[in-house]
Amino acid sequence: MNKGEQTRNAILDKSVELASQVGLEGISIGTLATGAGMSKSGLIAHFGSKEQLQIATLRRSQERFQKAVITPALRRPRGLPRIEALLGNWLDWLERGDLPGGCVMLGAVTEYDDRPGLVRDTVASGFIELRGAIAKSVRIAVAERHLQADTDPWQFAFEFFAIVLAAAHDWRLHADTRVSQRARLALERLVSQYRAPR
Amino acid sequence: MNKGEQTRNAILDKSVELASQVGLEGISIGTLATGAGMSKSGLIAHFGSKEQLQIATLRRSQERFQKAVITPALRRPRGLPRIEALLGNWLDWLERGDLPGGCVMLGAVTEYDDRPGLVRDTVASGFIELRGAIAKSVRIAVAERHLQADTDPWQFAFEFFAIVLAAAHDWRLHADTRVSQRARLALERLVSQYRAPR
DNA sequence: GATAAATACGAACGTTCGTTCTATTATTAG
DNA sequence: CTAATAATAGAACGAACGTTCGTATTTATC
Repeated sequence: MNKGEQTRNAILDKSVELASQVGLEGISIGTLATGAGMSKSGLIAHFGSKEQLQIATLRRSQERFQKAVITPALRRPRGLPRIEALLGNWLDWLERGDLPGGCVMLGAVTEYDDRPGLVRDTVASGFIELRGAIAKSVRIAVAERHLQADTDPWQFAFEFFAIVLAAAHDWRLHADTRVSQRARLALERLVSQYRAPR
Repeated sequence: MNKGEQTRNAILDKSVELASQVGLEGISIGTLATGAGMSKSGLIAHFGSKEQLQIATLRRSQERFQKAVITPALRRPRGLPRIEALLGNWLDWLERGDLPGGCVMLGAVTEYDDRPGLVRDTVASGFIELRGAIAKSVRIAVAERHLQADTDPWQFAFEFFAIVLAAAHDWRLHADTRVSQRARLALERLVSQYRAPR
């Protein structure tokens, strides 16, 4: 690996951490440079502009999420076990708190939902992809005859995502330890409604 | 009403609108002053500091929400009708889009969940109060024998809030017109699980 | 080890930020 | 109408912002 690539990676790790705390827009090149132990100009040279740095930060945090939540779930058996693992990984990732300020992408939604541009597009397409992945795992559960044939994958994915959003909200704001339990119970209820009869 | 009170109100209206778009932290006194047609110093004199302005803005947006969503729902019959009205008003408020940049309080959560201080405290207590109001309406629905006696009000409130969060997310990010329908369906099924037998 | 290329630095740019000060104007109360 | 008070303006502050530029230093290639 190039020296440049190495420092670029180190910068992005710091950047994801910082963005988690102060938001994508709240990132300041000066603060980030100090944290990375280098000069402002030396840092920004790796990205060209702040917007490009923001997008790179966004992608990096997406990769982290993928690796921590999605990929391990895909190694579980098709159908309900996979869906339950998805929630479990997600909750673990939430409560583990790798990022001190919460999910970068969720923060970016409220920051950029009304600001057209590259950043918003990256955020939106990321969440569309995510929702698609959930819906797909639902379709698989239907194919495996774990869920009823008339289950609407998008409705299920909507409600699944709702559970995660609420869990994240409560965890971040109230540090409520019952959040995980509540979320699991909610999924159980959601599944029970669509579960295929034996 | 005093002259001072008048302008203070006018400022806060502009401030809520601005905070909706750029976040509570993103508010700049200069921009707000220009929008209100006055000077920076003249504006900030009404609040003392930016933090106080932020808190006042937060309170004002809470009042708006209360008036648009909670209060009208409380005029509906006790029990399920009231709960359904709560969601209906909430969705209407969402899709009506009085605020150009989405809910100020939801934005403040991701901004301040990891920054201790007056602003965070105001946000957190606001959401605790809100959750309590939902749980109370669930307890009433139980008392009215619309829901089963063993219904957990907090679990129900968690799931209810989850639906609204997901609806807000999808509406802001994807402007998906099926959001409202999805949310209503989700509540319908949430209710069906706890509904008391006749 | 020499040389070309990549990488980093430091200084400076023009803006904008929140806040403070004093002076001036507008409002209210007697 | 007058006197006291409240409200606003304007200028200035030090700090931080993202970006640019020329130069120095480190890394990679032969």
